Amino acid sequence: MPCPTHRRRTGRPRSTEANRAILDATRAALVELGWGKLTMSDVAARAKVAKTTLYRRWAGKSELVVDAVADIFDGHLALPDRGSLHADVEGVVLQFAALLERPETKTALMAVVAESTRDEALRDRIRSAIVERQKRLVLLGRERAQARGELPFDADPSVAASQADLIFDLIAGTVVHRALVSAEPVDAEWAATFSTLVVSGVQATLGATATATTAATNAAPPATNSPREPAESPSS
Amino acid sequence: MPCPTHRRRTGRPRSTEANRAILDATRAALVELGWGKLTMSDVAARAKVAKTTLYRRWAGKSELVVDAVADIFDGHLALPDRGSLHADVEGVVLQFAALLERPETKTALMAVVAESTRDEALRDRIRSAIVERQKRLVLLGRERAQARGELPFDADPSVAASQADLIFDLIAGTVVHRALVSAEPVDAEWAATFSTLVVSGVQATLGATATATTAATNAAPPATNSPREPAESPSS
DNA sequence: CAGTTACGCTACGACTCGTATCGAAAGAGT
DNA sequence: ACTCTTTCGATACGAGTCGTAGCGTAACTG
Repeated sequence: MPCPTHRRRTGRPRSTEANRAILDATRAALVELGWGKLTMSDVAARAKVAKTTLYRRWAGKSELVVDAVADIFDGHLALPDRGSLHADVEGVVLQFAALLERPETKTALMAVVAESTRDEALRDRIRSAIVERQKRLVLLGRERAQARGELPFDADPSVAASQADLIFDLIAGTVVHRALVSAEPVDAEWAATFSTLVVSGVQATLGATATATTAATNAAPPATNSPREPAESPSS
Repeated sequence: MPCPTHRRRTGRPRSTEANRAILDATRAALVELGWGKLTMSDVAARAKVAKTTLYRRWAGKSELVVDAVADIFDGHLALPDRGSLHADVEGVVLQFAALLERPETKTALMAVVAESTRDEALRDRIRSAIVERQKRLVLLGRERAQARGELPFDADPSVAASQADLIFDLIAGTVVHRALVSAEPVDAEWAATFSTLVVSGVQATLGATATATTAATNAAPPATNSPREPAESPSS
């Protein structure tokens, strides 16, 4: 064993340039052809690589597309501090909606999820490459809201995790359904109404989960509000 | 023109028996093969009809599958009066989750939606065969909640329609995302928490639609909650 | 230098697609 | 009865895709 690390250190390294060309070609092909008519041969031709190279790096169309869209998510989702939980939610909703307007993501996202219902490895890849990565937005938004006093601090970390999961499913699921199933626009007005719903709903569930109804949080206009009163519940 | 109606009345009629056999075969094939490996030839063989017969009635795999799953939705979604808005939401959430546990719907629903992003005719078919049909549950639940006093009566019918759309996207989208993307169980506990969120959120948005961004709703423990108080607020 | 791995290219069998063709079958209208 | 119209089953077809195998070459390591 010449090397203690498990990374391969010998032989010709994989061309990172080809990697980028393939993912770019995949996104371009998604725009032009959509998921259904996208083929591995087509991507290989666009990226100017051999078809065998594709299969050496990705098991199939699904895995390739997951990686291709994951890049877009990383680059186009952020959570700047807009001063209030309501504004933060509104911002990320509009960002996510803009992402779903893109032809690449629109046609690819649902398709890979559909495939993942019968392919556990693919499901894990989606989770690690997209879902878990973007869940950071929820965690960050929660922390900020707690610092502002809009949400109580976490009594139980496991409860906090499940709440974050709920919020993520709530926002991502509703926006996706509105944009792709109902096929109606996610405009500023809808985002505002929905954000109000989210904030009120989340505050309500926070009080209900800790057996005691310690909610009673005040509405926070986007300005200086005094954080304080983290609502330490006596718990069990 | 021998007949005033536009229905064709001459010639051999299409076998309704074959129609049923085809849809049954489609559902069976979805269970065994999933969306990806399902082929028209396979369905034809299972239904014991010629492949040409399939293409005479459906344009392709997507249209066929939409009709096949639409039947399941009609037969397994109902809204019995459980006495409160919270309980009604909880019930439909669990019903919908059970539907998404079925292999047929799980693998087909996302796939056809993905295809519909590039096929407007298919999107309309999904809307009329599934979405619009199940939206009745939301409208019915709203009416009952209004009769109980849990929700205010509609001032503007157009606002009522958009609220119903929001609630539909909210519930269907979140449950789908939880079940298929996050791949976590929609159990009774999750349904209860989510229903609390929905009820509180909806009540909050009802007061807020009139330009004012007021919230200040009280936490509602999941049981007998006193209706009334649609949150009439003194604006800004 | 030798060793190892990635690459481009080609070819391959298996499969699916959607359509065309044809004769036979099943109802409607007279 | 008869004809007209439409559907049905069966088969065959060219086109396209799939994923893999083979082989010689290129690139990097020690």
